[in-house]
Amino acid sequence: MFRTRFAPSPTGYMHIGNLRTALYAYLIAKKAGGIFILRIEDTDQNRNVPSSVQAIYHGLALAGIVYDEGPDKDGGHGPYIQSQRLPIYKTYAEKLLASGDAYLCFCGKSDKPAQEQTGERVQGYRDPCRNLSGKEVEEKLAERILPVVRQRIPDSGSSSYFDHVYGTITIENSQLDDQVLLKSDGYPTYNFANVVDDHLMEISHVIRGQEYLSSTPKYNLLYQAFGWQQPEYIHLPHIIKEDGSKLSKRKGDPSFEDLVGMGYLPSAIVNYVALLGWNPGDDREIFMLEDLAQVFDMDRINKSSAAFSFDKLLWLNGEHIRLLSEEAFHALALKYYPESVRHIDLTRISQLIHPRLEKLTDIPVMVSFMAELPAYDVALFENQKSRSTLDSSRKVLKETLPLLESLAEWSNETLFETLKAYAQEQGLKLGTVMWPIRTALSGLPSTPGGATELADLLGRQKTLLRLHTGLVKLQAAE
RNA sequence: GCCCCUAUUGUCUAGUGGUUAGGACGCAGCCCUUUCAAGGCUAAAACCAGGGUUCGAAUCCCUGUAGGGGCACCA
Repeated sequence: MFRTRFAPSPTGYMHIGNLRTALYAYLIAKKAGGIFILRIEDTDQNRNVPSSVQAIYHGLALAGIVYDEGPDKDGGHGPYIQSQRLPIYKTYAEKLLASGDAYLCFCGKSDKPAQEQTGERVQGYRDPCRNLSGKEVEEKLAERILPVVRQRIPDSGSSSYFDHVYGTITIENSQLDDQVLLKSDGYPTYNFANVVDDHLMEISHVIRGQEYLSSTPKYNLLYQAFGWQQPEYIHLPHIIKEDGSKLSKRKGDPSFEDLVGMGYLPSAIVNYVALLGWNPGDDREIFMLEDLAQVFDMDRINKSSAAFSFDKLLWLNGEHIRLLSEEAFHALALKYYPESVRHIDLTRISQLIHPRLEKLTDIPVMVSFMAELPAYDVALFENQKSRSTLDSSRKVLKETLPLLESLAEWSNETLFETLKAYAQEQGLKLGTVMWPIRTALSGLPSTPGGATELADLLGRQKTLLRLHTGLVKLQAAE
């Protein structure tokens, strides 16, 4: 049985890397018909941001990632919040103490090797307390010094493990520190809580960032000390920016929720992020979450870090928008329409912008001309491709105006037929007729929809008025 | 400083000894077209460097270079 978990610490918001880790963990479980678990790692009392647990719930919900077990979904392996599991860690720490795989350390924080002072890093740290006699320990305890529990790393030898992404990793034990397992405040460190919980929650595959690659042997030593079976490992490469630097909230890089606020569809973001470091092995690029759960393969995850490209996300977002049904799109678009445009047929506007929209937040700019004609230059009536000149435009506007004024039925079809007939009769290119009309109606070089679609949408009165305005402008330029 | 990892077009990537090095985004051009999108077609664009191994290396090995990560009573 596959059991994976997403184990964020509630320190802020759901950034892109977090989203992908959660997504991959979810996909690996779901592909195998397994269980996906949410566990909150809040063992650092200084860094906890209470509201960010909500951000995690919200982010997962937004992405469509549903966990099978979690703080509010007991699957018999709870509690799923580490701060509620303190007695458990204590029990297991005592086992290690008893077996000699851990020891009590009474050093104050300032007794540590002077890393800060010298700027030199010390690896393979061996604390003097590891050799304290039973009697010495008793004495320290009697002095009421609060100890920490440290892991006893073997002095020699090396540890290897297999990672699904990076292959076999080998680290010399001498490179590993005698890590603190239990802090003096009674809270476990990540190193310890993670191992204990992963075992107790029967996690089969550990999916996490690549920063744990070289500390994983320490965790494996812990598994061995307990006589537990090690999980399989999937370490993920980092997501970076196109300039090679890392994503950071402080530098203004958006979180998952920020991106949604910027007009990107959650499904598109999920799709994009899935492709950052993984590919299906064929040319498919458009995936919904359900599709990913079918085809995802952890052995196809890449080793090197991937740069986040807004260009590609934008394209993918357009693809996802176009995948939406007319109704679904309209429902989403609704809240982006500015007040000024709400008297117009919004359903019809949605139909026009749907195939041309790249992100939802572009809607206001795209439609605002419908409410109010922007100021534009006569030069806009000149267009080489449609063979439009100031003269031709003036003629077209002047001659089609009465035609449209007397049109019996005002619809896209009748408008189009009328103008097409006019073009044929005059021996003009259709574009030469449509260009000045579209221009006069919008005052823009490009619009969602052509001349007759806009005329239909704006209605007879507004159309004739704008056409008039255009004609006046052209006559003034004569 | 020590250790670990990575390296194919601007970006995401395919590729596991023999390919005209494939696809996608972006970029440029053309077609389609009632403007713009979408769609179709075309173009430019890459194997970090140097040594090996081999009849033959993007692919295997070594060295270098560059980038990233780890070495906390943070996760």
